[in-house]
Amino acid sequence: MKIKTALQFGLCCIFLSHPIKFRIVYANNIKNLNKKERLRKISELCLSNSVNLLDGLKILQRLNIKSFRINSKFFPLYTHPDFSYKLTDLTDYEEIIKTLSKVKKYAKDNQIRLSFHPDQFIIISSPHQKVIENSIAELEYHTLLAGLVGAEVINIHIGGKYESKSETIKRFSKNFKKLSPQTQKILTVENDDVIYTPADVNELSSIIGIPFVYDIHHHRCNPDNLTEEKATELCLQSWQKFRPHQKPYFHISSSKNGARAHADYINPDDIPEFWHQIQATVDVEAKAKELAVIKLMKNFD
DNA sequence: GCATGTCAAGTTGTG
DNA sequence: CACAACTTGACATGC
Repeated sequence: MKIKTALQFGLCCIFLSHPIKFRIVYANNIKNLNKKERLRKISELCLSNSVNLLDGLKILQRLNIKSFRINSKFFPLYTHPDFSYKLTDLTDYEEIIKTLSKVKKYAKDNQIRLSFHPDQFIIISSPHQKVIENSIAELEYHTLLAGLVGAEVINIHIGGKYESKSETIKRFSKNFKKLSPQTQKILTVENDDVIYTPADVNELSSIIGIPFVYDIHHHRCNPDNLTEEKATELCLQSWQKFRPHQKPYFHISSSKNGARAHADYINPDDIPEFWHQIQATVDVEAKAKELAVIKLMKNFD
């Protein structure tokens, strides 16, 4: 007996059983190359990643997986302090742009949503100036890439606790204003598994006017006085208020041995029943990647 | 082929 | 104090 669902499910970052690979390079491995060789190497990787993204979307379309989270290292070392570059520096610049415009068109035509979830180093609420600067640069890089592929969302966490949650939320709000208007328009914020609960994130979300992405596994690790129904409702309201033209995002994962770590697959019982009437995208965070999404979707119509 | 060490970056909790 | 965890291990090297 299959449950009828309005949800759509998404894959995060990588494929496990299909020949789609996103490649990276380390600073150490290009530091002995001259500038021209270095840019050729990086260009090759950026083009390879672009082609793989396009091919990956075609596989997702076949599998009826309607959302994909793009790896933050898509343009490797783009904001590295020693080896940063501009896209126009790259040997294959035109081919990269052309391929990414195909990605954008393919995703739009087939209604596949694209998003980002920048690395743990991206913390605009940090008390350290350098961390804030790096984070802003990294977010602006994501915004550039988001524009090229037509991604809808760049989703981050609030940050560490530092002196107090309320001081950190204030600093986040202050530094948010330093982001470009384009970045402000695409940024979302998610509850985490150790510090900031849905109630905290909803507070920040209301202050600065960006949507709240609800991760129900994090809520279970790091509960507050909100029920899952109430947290869901606040998430939906935030999207309705601040991005009414977009569907909300949820995250799902199942815990491994009852711990914080992610399991290979999703236990379908971890998806609350009341989610199934909601038009939203659920990004699946599971080690078995697209196999986990496929298996999960078999439970639903 | 396989085992191993390393990778730009922050912050927290656990053992 | 070292290490794992976080949206994702990937890569080069040495045998």
